[in-house]
Amino acid sequence: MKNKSYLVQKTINLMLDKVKDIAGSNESYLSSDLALATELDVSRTTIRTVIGELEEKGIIKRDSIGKRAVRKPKKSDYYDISTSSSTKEEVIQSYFLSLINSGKLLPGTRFSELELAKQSGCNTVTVREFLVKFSRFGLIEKDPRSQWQMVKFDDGFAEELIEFRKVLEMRALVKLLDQDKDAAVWGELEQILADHKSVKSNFNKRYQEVPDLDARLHLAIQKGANNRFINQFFEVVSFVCHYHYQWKKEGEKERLKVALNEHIELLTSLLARDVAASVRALELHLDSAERTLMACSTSVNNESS
Amino acid sequence: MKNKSYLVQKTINLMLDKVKDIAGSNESYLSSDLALATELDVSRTTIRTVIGELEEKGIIKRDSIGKRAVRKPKKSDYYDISTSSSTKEEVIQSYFLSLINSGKLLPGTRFSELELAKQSGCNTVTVREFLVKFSRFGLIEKDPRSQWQMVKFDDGFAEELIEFRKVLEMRALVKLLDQDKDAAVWGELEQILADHKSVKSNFNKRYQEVPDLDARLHLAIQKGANNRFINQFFEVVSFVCHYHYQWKKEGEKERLKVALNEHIELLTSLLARDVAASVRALELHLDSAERTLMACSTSVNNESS
DNA sequence: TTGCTGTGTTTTCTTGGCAAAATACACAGT
DNA sequence: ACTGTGTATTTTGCCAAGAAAACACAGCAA
Repeated sequence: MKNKSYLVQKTINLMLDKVKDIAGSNESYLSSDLALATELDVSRTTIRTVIGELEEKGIIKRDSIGKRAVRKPKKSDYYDISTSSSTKEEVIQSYFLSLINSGKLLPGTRFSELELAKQSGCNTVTVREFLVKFSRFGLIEKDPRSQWQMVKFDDGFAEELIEFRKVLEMRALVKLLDQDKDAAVWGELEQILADHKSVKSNFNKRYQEVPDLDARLHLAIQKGANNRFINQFFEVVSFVCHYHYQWKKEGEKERLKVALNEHIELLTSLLARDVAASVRALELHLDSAERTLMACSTSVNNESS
Repeated sequence: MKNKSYLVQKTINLMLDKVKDIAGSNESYLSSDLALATELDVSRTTIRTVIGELEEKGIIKRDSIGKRAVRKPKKSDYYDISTSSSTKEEVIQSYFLSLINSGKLLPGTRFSELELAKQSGCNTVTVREFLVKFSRFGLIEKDPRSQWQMVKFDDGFAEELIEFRKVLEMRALVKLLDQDKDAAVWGELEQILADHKSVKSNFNKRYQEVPDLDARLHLAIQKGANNRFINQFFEVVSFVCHYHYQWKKEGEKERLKVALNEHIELLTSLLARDVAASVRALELHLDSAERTLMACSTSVNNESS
């Protein structure tokens, strides 16, 4: 039995679900190839190989009328794709991100495509392609004919990054405050505020949740801008900040406490529709974010020298 | 005689220049391999193959002391690299940009990697890699297993793009105005203003130069921000605007006239250090840029439907 | 006509491999 | 110890080719 590709396996599973629904009923014919293709978001070619497979297994039969579901699929007919490799791009992506998150790639570190390829089980072309894509975050860079490296900090980095973020987020904030009273955001913000309070009431046990809250809050604000470009670059900025925060664990709890309170202040002002207070609160919050980032950067630079 | 690679040819030429300077003088030894490598920005391996070449040609001789320049290089020793292919990435890049600039790739157009590869003489892998890199401009996009396509306009596109640009450029403007009176920018801006006036005085013949002036002006402002992130995204935005301006040729001359005058207004306010007036002028200018962009977008969308 | 299927063609995706270049190592001379 | 050179190893840049999937077209049936 030949190995099926990931795409085919996944599609077979989806198709089996459909077969299960109709098999035995009085309307036991599947819809047309094209309809299935559109629905499952693959080409008709793929649908046909899938149908071919299921036909071999005796689950489906093509006749003059169409594709009839012969029997209900068994558990064993399904493919286990949880362990399966999925796309190569996903493989290398999750591998690379795990390296980043485990702190194996500090600023200034150099690494080779070949090494990543070997360790992740991908080809160098795949790896390269992924790295090029990833480089839009500005965390890695590469000169021709030489290796990649994690970008180094320098004095201006934190300052400039936060300035950039501030400019965009302020704009988003203003536009957010301009929205209708019954827009969906407000409900969301209230929920976020509630969650903040809940975490605060049990801070010592739940302070690890603050980064998540942070992400949710900033995402909500940013969506308020209703601008695809702002959103896009916001994504980049968030990622970069998160990457840099991960060193410098000491004092983290204290920092998170400060952030939590700043968030609550900001959320309260927002929900009160107080423009001036919101702007002030956001400014304060971003300023302390800058200090944190600065602290991280100096700590890493000292370490590596 | 084997073909030398582009890099080696280029490096040989640079090395010949160095040899020319020292040959015949009383200090006719070249510096160490490593020093040369660092200076010419290639690896020592490349330096050594270059030295090897020049040794064969009798220009350089290695002895126990080092690498001695034996004779001055002749014209014929140099390689002609102007026609040479350079890197494949440059090849595909210039080919692709030429397609864009000649208007063969309108929004919504789909195109295949294979086709580009054939026509540019590159491999599909190289093409793919370039396109991935290029996609950071947001002008092209691609779903897995399907072709690339130029992104389509929609209603919000122009509006959101200009809003984004405005936010960033306003920030840059403010920081620019905050700079020292004797900073280099001011001289540059004066030069730009002078060039504007010169073009204006002979507008009918020279109106084609306005886009260049536009680029120079906005670049100068943007550099004023002194922020790598702002600069980076500014680059993206400029490129995108430029791309979209190229359709809709009718009325162009009139639009350029308006732009020219807006530029002069802005430059004058800037040089007078009048913050309020500068902001107002920039706002006006960007608003008319938005109108232009809108006009372009609707014109293209109608065409393609 | 219109929609569906069978079939053939094109394109993307992935791999392995080779030449060129970068990098690491070892040793010699000062 | 340090710098520079010769040598070996690793890595990048590029390609050609095959498998998988998307796409295009012709014929058929209602």
